[in-house]
Amino acid sequence: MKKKITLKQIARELDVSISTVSKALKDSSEISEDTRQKVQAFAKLYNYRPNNIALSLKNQRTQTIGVIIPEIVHHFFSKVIRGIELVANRRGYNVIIGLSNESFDKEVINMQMLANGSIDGFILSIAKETLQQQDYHHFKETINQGMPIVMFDRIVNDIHCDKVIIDDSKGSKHAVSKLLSNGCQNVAIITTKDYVSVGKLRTQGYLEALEDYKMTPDTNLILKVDDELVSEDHLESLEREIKGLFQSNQHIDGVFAVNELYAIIAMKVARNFGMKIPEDIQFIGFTDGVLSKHATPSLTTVSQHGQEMGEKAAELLINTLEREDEEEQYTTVVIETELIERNSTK
Amino acid sequence: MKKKITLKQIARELDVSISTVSKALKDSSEISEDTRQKVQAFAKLYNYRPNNIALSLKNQRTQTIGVIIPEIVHHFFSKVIRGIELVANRRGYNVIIGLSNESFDKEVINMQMLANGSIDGFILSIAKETLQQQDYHHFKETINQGMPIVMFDRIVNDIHCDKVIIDDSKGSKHAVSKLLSNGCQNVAIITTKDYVSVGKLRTQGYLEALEDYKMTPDTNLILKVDDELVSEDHLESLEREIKGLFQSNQHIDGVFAVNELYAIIAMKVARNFGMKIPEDIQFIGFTDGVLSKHATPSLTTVSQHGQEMGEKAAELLINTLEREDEEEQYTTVVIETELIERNSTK
DNA sequence: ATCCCCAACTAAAACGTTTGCGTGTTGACA
DNA sequence: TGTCAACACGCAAACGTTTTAGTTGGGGAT
Repeated sequence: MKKKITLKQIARELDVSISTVSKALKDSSEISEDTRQKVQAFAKLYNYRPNNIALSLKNQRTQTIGVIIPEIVHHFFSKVIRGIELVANRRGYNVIIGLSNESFDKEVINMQMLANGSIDGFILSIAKETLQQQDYHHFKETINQGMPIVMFDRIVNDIHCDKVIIDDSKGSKHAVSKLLSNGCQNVAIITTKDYVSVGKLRTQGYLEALEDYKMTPDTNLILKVDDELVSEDHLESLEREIKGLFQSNQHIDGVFAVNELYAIIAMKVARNFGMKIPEDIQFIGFTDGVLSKHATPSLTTVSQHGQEMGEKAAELLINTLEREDEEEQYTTVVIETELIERNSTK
Repeated sequence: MKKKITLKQIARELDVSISTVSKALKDSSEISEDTRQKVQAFAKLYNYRPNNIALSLKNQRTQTIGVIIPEIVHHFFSKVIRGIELVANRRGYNVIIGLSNESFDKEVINMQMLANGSIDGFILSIAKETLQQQDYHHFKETINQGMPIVMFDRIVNDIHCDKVIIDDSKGSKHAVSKLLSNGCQNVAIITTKDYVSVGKLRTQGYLEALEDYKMTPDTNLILKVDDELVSEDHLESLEREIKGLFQSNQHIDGVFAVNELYAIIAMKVARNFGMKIPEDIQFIGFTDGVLSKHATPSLTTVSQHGQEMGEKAAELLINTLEREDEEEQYTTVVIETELIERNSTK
């Protein structure tokens, strides 16, 4: 077992100084051709690679991006990570991940863990608990210390930083309009409580679409699911709530759900009520995941282009990190959504 | 914007030496009560946190684990990561991820990027291309340099390191036995080419189960799908292959698939042929993902307990990292599989 | 008054790099 | 032979921390 070799060891072995070795490896003109060759040959032989940590300390930058997401077992977030990783690697950065698990405390702890020199900047999506408590001091402090942040998807407006989002209301307006133009007369929405910004915005898009079609919203058709229910253990109660929606509104002929799972469960409930999809009732979900694609019938959905969001977020962050001038110019990038039509709509 | 404060700055500000500050913060008895209080108060005020990079350099350990996986948009792998992250965080480690994207080159590059001091050890699952080329020099070199590796799921036997696997053959034997005991007479298997170790082992379990039931395997019932087909773009050809299987073997009444997707697609094909599930034909998949749970009918499946694998892998690695004595004792942990019965079987 | 001890602190090295500057040797030229 | 530039290399500082080995100064014991 041979440990990694260092400049010092090469220097001692070849009987030159450390600086000579360093310069020789960088093809500095200060060093004679002879020495250069000798050093480079030796370094190659022993497979020398500069120690990253030492470089980080010296350069005061780690070439590493910290990513904090609420959950990783999730199609959307893993797609975003893939996008981040893709761009980061291409530009010579590593990606270090932290999971907040939707918890405020874990989000704070994770950020502290990483903010002490381990990374150059953050890409993150805010935990639900944080959104609920509306306590954003950790973001502000981090930014104040000169560490840039890029937020994606779940953002909050009064933090000054780069953001990558989709136009949630536009996307859902589009989806609901589709249902309406397909002839639906009573479109229900299954959404989250309002403090989840995306849930709120998507509900808004739903209302706008109705307005466009001169229809008055019926509050009975708006189901705001308690987010606790999204976690895997609460599937039954989610199903129960949706069942309730259908029972008290027998005339529903279209459903727009703010995520994949809600849509899938709703389809299942409808089927159990003996309704035919898409003949009797049509469905559209949000987020293009595996479920939508492989469900029966396959689910028409609004794709968020998660990977593209990740790529864009990484680009924004790295650009900020590598910008010479210090001017703080924050941009918000809006990624276009796309309606992917499948078999749950006519 | 106030940059992070350092020991040096505190020392200058309070007019003491750097060492005094360092010791005061660590409650060293060498420092007088007075000075200690003063320093600690000041440090708290300015929110001092030791610079991680400097610590890493000094301690020669980064408290960071490198994880290399073939793909992150994948239920199993993200579950494993969740498990790794859970244990790592609990024990004070960070997790840095690299995606090989099933490519040999990316695997090598990613490992090199991280092996230069950025991390203390690896947890990885081997890329398909690497398995195909059977070139494992990068693993051997890494281990040789004193950096421990823990492999999970996709492993290779002649590398000496800790491993976390499931008993693939036992798990699939169990599944196939279930089909047989449920009365299936002609059970097909949809698997991968043999160089993917798990595909091979699962096929083996299939054969063992048949043997137990004194049935002779029919090579026509063994479909070895080309792995290229797993990627999303090749779904049609995957479907075509499976369709072929059904057409040339009309009597199939049970299907065991080595992953979720194969099983779901196969169910779809069967349905299109007008077969009733589970009355006419029964299905069991491998890997308990979202698809299995929410498919119609829901899919009986062999759960791999991905999160548990991740947890175990992290524990093994950290134990190795923190072990004082240098004895190299490699263990292979086998995680028990579990047959989760749902509606695709009787 | 001398010695020694101890409390309280500082200096310096080490981790592995990079880099500006200093220095010694060589050869050319006057 | 003396001067000077060019060449080739080494020194040392810096990044932020911890830790070992000092170094003070004052007080108590002899």
